Amino acid sequence: MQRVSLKFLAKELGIAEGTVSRALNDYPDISQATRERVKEVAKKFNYKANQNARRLATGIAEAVAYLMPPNTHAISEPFVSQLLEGLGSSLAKRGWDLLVVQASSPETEAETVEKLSSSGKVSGVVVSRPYKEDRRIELLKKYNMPFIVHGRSANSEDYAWYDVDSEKAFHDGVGVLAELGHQRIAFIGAPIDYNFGQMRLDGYQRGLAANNLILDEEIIKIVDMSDDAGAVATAKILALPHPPTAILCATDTQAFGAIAAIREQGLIAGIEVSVLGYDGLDFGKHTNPPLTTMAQPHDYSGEEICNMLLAIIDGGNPVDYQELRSAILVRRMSVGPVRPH
Amino acid sequence: MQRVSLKFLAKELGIAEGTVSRALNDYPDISQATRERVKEVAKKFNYKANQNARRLATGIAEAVAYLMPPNTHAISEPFVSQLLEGLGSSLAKRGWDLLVVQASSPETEAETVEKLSSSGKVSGVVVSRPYKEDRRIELLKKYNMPFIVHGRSANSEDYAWYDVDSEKAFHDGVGVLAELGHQRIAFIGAPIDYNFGQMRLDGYQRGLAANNLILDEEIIKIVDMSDDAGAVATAKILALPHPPTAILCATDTQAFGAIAAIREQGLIAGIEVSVLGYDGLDFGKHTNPPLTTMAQPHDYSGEEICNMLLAIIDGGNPVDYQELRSAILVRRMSVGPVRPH
DNA sequence: GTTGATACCGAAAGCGCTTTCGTTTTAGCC
DNA sequence: GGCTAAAACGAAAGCGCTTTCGGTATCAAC
Repeated sequence: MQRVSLKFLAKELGIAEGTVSRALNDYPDISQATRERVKEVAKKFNYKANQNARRLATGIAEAVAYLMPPNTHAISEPFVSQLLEGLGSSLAKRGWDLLVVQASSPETEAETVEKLSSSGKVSGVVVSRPYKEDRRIELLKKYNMPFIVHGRSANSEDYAWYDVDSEKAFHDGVGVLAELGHQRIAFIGAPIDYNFGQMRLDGYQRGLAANNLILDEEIIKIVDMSDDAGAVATAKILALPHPPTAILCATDTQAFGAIAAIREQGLIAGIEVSVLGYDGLDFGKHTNPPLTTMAQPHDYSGEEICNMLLAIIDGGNPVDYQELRSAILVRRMSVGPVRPH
Repeated sequence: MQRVSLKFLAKELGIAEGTVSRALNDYPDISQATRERVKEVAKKFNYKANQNARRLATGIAEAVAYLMPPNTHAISEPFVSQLLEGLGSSLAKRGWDLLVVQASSPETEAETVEKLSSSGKVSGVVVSRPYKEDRRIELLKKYNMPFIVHGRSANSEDYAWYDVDSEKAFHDGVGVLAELGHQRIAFIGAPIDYNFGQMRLDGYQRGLAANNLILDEEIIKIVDMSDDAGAVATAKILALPHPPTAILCATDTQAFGAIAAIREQGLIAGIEVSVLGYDGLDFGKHTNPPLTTMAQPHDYSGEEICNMLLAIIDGGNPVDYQELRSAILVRRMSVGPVRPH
């Protein structure tokens, strides 16, 4: 593949390799004349530096890795796509590469991170959807590899992260529901080994307390983040002798399932029982009824996260790069006032 | 970052660098004894070979690039996520890397491909969603870089590709509708500079002919692949003096919009006017009514595509790797028999 | 015409690995 | 024990680039 090398150009130009390199890289000690001559010939022969050689020589990777969320089929989640797009375009501006890395299994996760850190392949990594105690984060710290977390683990003081305050969102979400008269609000949550799962649950519970509502374990279901899981949980909840009038879901996808399950009971979401989701998926517009949700502002999160990471790679102090955004309520049709009996 | 090197290990073991390298890479001319000794020490010091040096020395990149579809926000399309996941996991098995590359703009697209081909960063690339005439494909051929296309361009005889026969799907789709009595079937298509856009249109037209239906340009709308575009097109079509009884959409996302537009007219998709989508998005379950669609069998397409590419990189003849799959009809509620007047 | 800067460039050392080539050991056999 | 062949390893070159260091050439100033 690799045809024209520095050596080739040097021979072609009748000057030394090093000179060509410096000319191409805009070193100050090269005359304007030769600089132009070199660049011209380089373009003529379509010269592209061999990245591997360059990286080896400079010792900098000019690439960052995106560590896919644990568990399979995670990448098919909408937020991953958006994030990747942002990362990619930000990186491209700098001419850096984006590596997408999958820890094939939880066991090989540590191995994966270690290899990433020690093999010189990347100069930074972004990890998504951390656990409460996240091994990957510990390793990254240990290896002194610049990184930023999309989300937060339980202890997040000493590293960089970008997160949406879902605890607050769920706290407020309960408030929104309570204001509409709902007293008995169920919660369909995500696994709490994910820190966001825990935080959303916490937010829900604090929200209940703040509104003087009673907490009933029976209407709290911690399940997978799939529509089917949401539907199953909802069906169970509705079958209770004293069902809730509203359901708060940790993810929109679960909420899709909830809405479906409600309809299957012959009820209508937003009328008999309200459903409030979280994520802000566009597709929520098309459910029946359209899903009211708390939207993450992740239009440019990819770019932001990337820029934060680059700043850290450039020597910034990680703790200076912690950003907490707020979710915003998107009112559609699945939430309504409680029906008077 | 990089601490323990081959040299370090060699010194530690009291043997030559080359020997360590060969022991680690399971060369046959190393005794069982030293091989084990070396590996043990390597593990002890947590040695990971510097990939850049390795790649430079071997000349093989051990990485493939995924060229994002042109146009922004493309990555947020569902199929990209699935594909990436498959690619990633297949690659991981071989210990290779996955690069995600964005051609920032159409202008820089060529540049991007050239750089990819000449910089030694990757040993193969997969390109998605080709245009009818696709510059990227031409360049890849020119540079002799192994590649596989997810989809096909207009001329696809001489390279590797994996595609779903959407022409046939749309041909058959018309048949499905016709069998239900629909005589006037609209088409909401995707831009025809994408080859798939053209093929779906062709399939639709051939389908009309095969069922002795008349082709009316008025009910053919070529628009963006968004729900909004689908909705707008549908509204226009329904406002026609002689509206169709069924609408065939090039993508599910457009179909989502179509369903919404129909509902806004006070009509019900599947009753007054049928909507048939294409893609097989899971979300289609949750629309109102649930979307009938022709599903692409892309559960394992990522893995398959990856394996095909790897085979080509290993010396296989590209033309031996052309795979055409069939879409399968997923019957939900948005398609029904034509209503008798 | 010498001196001293200054600007430009060549030479060469390395980055950390792989791989060829050749040398030393060991084993095998009469 | 001496020979040959095979086994095991060391030495060194080289992958293509960057970058330091030192050496000319150029120029101004006296």
